[in-house]
Amino acid sequence: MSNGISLKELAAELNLAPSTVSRALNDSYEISEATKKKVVSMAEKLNYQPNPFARSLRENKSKTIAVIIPERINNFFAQVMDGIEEVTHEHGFHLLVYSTHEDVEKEKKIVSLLQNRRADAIVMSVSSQTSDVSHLTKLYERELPIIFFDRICSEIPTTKFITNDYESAFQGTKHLIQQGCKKIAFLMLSKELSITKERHRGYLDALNEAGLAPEPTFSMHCCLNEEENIQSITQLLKSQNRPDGILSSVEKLAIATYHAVRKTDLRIPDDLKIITFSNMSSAGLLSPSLSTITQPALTIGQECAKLLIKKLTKPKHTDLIDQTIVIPSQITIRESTLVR
Amino acid sequence: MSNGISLKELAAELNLAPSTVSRALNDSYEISEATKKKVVSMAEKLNYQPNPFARSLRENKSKTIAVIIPERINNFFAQVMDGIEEVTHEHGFHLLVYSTHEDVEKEKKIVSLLQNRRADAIVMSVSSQTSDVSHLTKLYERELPIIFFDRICSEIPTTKFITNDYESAFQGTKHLIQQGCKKIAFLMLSKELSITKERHRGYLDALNEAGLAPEPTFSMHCCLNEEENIQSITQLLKSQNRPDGILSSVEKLAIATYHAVRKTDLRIPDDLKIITFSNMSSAGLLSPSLSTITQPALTIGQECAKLLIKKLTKPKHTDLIDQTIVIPSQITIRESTLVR
DNA sequence: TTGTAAGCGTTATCAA
DNA sequence: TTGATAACGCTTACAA
Repeated sequence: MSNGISLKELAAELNLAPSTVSRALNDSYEISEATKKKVVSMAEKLNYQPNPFARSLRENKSKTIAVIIPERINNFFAQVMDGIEEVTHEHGFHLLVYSTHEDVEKEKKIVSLLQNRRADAIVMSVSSQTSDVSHLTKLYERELPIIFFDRICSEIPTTKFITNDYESAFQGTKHLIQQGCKKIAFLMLSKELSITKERHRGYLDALNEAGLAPEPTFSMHCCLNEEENIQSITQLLKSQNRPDGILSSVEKLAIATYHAVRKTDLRIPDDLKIITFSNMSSAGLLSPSLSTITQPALTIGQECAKLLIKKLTKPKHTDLIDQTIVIPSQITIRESTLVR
Repeated sequence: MSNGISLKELAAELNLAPSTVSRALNDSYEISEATKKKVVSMAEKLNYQPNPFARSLRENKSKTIAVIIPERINNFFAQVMDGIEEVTHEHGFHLLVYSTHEDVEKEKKIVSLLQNRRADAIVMSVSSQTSDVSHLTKLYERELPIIFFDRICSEIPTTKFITNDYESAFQGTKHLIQQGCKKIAFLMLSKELSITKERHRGYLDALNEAGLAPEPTFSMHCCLNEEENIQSITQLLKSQNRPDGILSSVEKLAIATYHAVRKTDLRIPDDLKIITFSNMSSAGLLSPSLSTITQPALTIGQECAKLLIKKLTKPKHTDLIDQTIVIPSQITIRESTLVR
């Protein structure tokens, strides 16, 4: 009883062949309306639930999509997940979720776990430690549909969803310049990350356009340890030639900066202006409120899912061609970049 | 090629019977070391990956756990998930994740989807709309292991992990009283929620202990719409007989209060003090910084997972007896409840 | 120590 | 329109 009833048992109850019952439940044109009705009502009465594994085994697909993200405690990724879930659930898909915690080794392990087609497809954003991508290439060679979002992997020819990283960073930097900043620093997680590269490019180009010389030490690599980051940012802020503006390429480094500022005599925005890529909902409640570049997280998730569904539903029709789809971010100016 | 090699094919390659290969790969005592080595190395060479569905079908278990949470964009649930993932991954389990978005109908649908044993067990925190729990009872009757955390379902006799809701609310309220508050309001999501009931009890008892009469209109039910909540809290704050202290039973209502306060002439903590249950990492950076009751989210997740693993590994040994495990929260006092 | 065969619960092919 | 049978890929009695 604990395990429910099987198709065979249901068939026995109805004095029908299992194949007939199967077809009836799958609404096959071959079955008479009368039997269909009988079957369906008996199935409901006995609360018949098809065994998903038998079906997966037979049909060679699992109705499951795997999502790999670098971290869960991050509004951006949470919103993307919501978007993916919204669309995939409509189509009866389930979501296996994995977090790498920004650790390549964990990422490799997860990816290797997925080689057995437990999931029909993968949606992922790579860890900040990921530079060698052979584990991802292997998936692609196995013809496991995979698409990337945000932190993409350029070596793999598949669809990618990103925001306008270059443009947003350019605009963000330009905004700092317009607010009077002369010495602008760029905070980044890892130089390997696709988003780092693009955002850094935008930052550099905006400086150039304004005739500001990019100071090498102002392009600052941070690590995964928040305390260390606060330390090094504090040091940067206390240095002789300190920046008067910061473009942070990820939210957590802006937060670290807020903490760092409290270890100095500086005030935001008077002595230091800051704008960051972030989907934090409480950005407007911080002290001071934080200017942000907000990514279209929900849309990114929805679009990833839509594309995947299309691919999985009409296998030969749509290919996951090597195309990068850009959905623009939105800049919200708040106190942290005000002139006063 | 796209689908990998099967056990049968691997066996053929080795001139062995499939059963022998199966046993060798599962490190059975019956197989000689020599063949084991041969098999394992060939399996590696050909990158053999066992089909998880065949295995699940045969063994009647999926190595998968379903987690149902009310929302993803919430540090508490994200941290719980991290805890669950950490422990379950160690034991080779996969995680199916579902968000109800606080919607009972969605919760029912998800739960019904899980009746077919796609997952070996369920960990969940019920939606704030959940009052009728027949959909959950059905799961229990199907003998699908289920455990609850945070927002529990008292009707179902199984293990539950919660924090010391009553005690924390009591202490939080007492703290407000000690800081001079005389008219303390309590903000809650839904009165059906287990956490609401306990926290409200703690709040009331603390008032009583201090000889403060609980004002009925100060026990305020909020809804799921942030704008509406901001409106009604604003109204409360602008009323003749407004509260001078607030205990918020969930984070989002504290955030709504911060927004509401900005629509009034009041200042926190001078005119209104507030403390909330919250796992927000940036509570200390808000303006003013927010006093919080922080739940042991990671630990709750880990403990849920440990118990489940034990249950799934030694089925007859440990039972999911009706026991509620309490892990205490931690109160952090910040500016929002200061006297100045 | 290894091999043979049955069976898990479906669906698809072929036959009736 | 329905039924018998095989097959998906694996594990496990039972046999050798």
